[in-house]
Amino acid sequence: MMELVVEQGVHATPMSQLARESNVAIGTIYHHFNNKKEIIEEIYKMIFKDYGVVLMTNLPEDDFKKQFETIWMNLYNYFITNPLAFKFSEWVGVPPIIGDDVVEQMKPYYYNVRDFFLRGIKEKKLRNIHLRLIVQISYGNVISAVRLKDKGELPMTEKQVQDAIDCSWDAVKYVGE
Amino acid sequence: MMELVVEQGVHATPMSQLARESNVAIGTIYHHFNNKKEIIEEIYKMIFKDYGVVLMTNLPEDDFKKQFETIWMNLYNYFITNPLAFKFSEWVGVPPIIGDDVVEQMKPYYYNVRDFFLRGIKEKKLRNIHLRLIVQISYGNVISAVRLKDKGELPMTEKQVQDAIDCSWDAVKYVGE
Amino acid sequence: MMELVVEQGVHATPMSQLARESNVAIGTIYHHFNNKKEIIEEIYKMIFKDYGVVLMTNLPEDDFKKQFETIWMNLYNYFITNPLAFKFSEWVGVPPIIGDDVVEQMKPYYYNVRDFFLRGIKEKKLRNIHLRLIVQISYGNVISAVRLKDKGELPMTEKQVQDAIDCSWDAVKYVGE
Amino acid sequence: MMELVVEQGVHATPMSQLARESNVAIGTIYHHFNNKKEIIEEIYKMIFKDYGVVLMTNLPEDDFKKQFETIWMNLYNYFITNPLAFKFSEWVGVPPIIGDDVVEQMKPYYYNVRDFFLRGIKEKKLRNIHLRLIVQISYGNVISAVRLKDKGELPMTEKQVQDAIDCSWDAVKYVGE
DNA sequence: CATGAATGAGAATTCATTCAT
DNA sequence: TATGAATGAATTCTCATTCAT
Repeated sequence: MMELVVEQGVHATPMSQLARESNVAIGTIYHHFNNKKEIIEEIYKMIFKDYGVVLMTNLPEDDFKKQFETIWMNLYNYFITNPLAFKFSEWVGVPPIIGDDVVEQMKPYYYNVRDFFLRGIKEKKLRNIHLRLIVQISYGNVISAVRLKDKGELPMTEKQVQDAIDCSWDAVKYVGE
Repeated sequence: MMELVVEQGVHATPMSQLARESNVAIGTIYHHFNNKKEIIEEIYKMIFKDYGVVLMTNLPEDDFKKQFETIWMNLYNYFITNPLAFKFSEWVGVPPIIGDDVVEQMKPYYYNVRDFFLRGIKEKKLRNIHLRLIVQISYGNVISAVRLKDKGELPMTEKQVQDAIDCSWDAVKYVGE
Repeated sequence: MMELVVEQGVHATPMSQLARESNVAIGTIYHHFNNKKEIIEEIYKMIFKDYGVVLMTNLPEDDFKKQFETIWMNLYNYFITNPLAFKFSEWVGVPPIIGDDVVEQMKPYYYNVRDFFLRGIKEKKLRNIHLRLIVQISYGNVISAVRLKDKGELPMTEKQVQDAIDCSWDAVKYVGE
Repeated sequence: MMELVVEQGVHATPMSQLARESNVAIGTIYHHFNNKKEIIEEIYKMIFKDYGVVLMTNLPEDDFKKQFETIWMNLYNYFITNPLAFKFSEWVGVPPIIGDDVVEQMKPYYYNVRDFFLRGIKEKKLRNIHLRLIVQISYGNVISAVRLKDKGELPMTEKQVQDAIDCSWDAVKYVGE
């Protein structure tokens, strides 16, 4: 049921359409969720729970840079292959729809990502700057690439993707004190 | 009249409130604009026309890196001191509200920014990657910093801002073939 | 539901009143129809589907003139006893509210009336003039009578009705080449 | 000024357009008329004052039937050459926009038409039926013809117009007791 | 006399949510 | 548990009219 909802996307679509597209009656939806906000939060949870797993998939051993690049590509590919998840995460950020409590709930799912960055900083693989900043910049760089592809502004050839990764890495890699 | 509109912001606010907040009657607004989309597009134009000028203000002579940093700070400061403009530009991107024609109209205002990046690439100050990509990454990095500040996630001290700039510069600076 | 709508009439009444008078919420109306035009067209269809049946009711055998008079009276009585249908059909004609497609859809319902006139012409009971003209004149004559009655300009006594019928018949009856 | 207004037509056009089309400022219109109803009534007066004159133009001497036909054609031609006046008179009838007092004021302008019909009845050129009825039927017949032409349903060739006139005449001509 | 920006009540329509079946 | 008709507050937009210049 929820799968359907996500597949179809909630974007800014009215509940009525959402119901029609999911082939469930409106009433049925309100059996499972109390209101629209709850649905959105549930999708939010679904998607963001994924992140923690998705991002850390297929990490190569040892080489920190390669690990960074793999994480980068994992996120990039996730968004490219799940454009609805991308749209949704773009959507959801703009007006603060998601309650702070929900955001808080999700934090544990990022612990491994956070730890990756923390380790990078500690081991002098990454710049010694505020964790939140380095994460945001990295995330933002992936988003930049995805947007260019998504809006059709760039084809994002293999080389262009590699260029974007290179930029990202040089942005955050350790450069000495 | 339009100044008021921008000051107050359009957020996702209903026309009625927008009118009340601007101290003009709804009818008055529709005397000047044909529909909501047109208002939004007009604000879009106002803000984005600024960019070309704002970004290139107080550029230091000669040193490309310093110029880049100045542009970076110009945009950062513009958004920090005009949070409504920031909110608005975040808003406006998400569902494609702005007609392609309007976007096209605005391009000339960025020519000087574009030329700055083009020159940087040609003069081997910047990486030799696709213009659109390098611009988007740079822009995205500023936005990342502004967001952290805007959402109160980071205080963005002078050092943190400088860190962000450093990341940005290292992301795009020339690194040899 | 639709019955209510017709009973109450659409005059030029706002949807809101229409809803209130029908004792349904506005939303409910829009649950069944997409917009005002659609409501009007639906009423149009209801009324005009009646015509084909109403007009040909109780036709006497054989005597063409008597048949003509019966049809005339059928329409006259229909409008007199359904003043809302009359008002509605007066309304609806003036600016072309009804889509051509809907008008086209309704044509089959008039086939028997059309055929009656065609037969009359062929059998030299009616003037040999353009079908559309002879129909319009006959229809117009009924409308003239109904209007006089409706606006209270004439009581339309039995004699006056008969006078009107006589005029109509003489207007269209066969008069030799 | 008023000429312009009529030329452009009032149909159901908003005052704002009416002003724009007349190349007069809205304010100016409200200098001359107190409200929209007054404008419409003024146009109504203009057009209907014409009638009395227009209808009785170029009446042939003596032959009553020829006079009837001339009046018929005068009205028909007036509407065909002044489609806006036709539209207007169709419009104006439907919801009772025009105040009864105004209608009353106009009556004197029809006296000559009324007298023509009265004379016809008295002189046994016309059926001895209620004046209002015979006038309405005659008027209605002209309108029927104009409508067919106006809506493009018939080309209204010379023959078709003559057919319509013949119908009209036979509808009202004296037929003995 | 002429102007047109300003007004705001009211119209059409949307959509999250409820509730009887 | 599932349904979807019903709801009505909220939203966008229209248009007759006013009034300061």
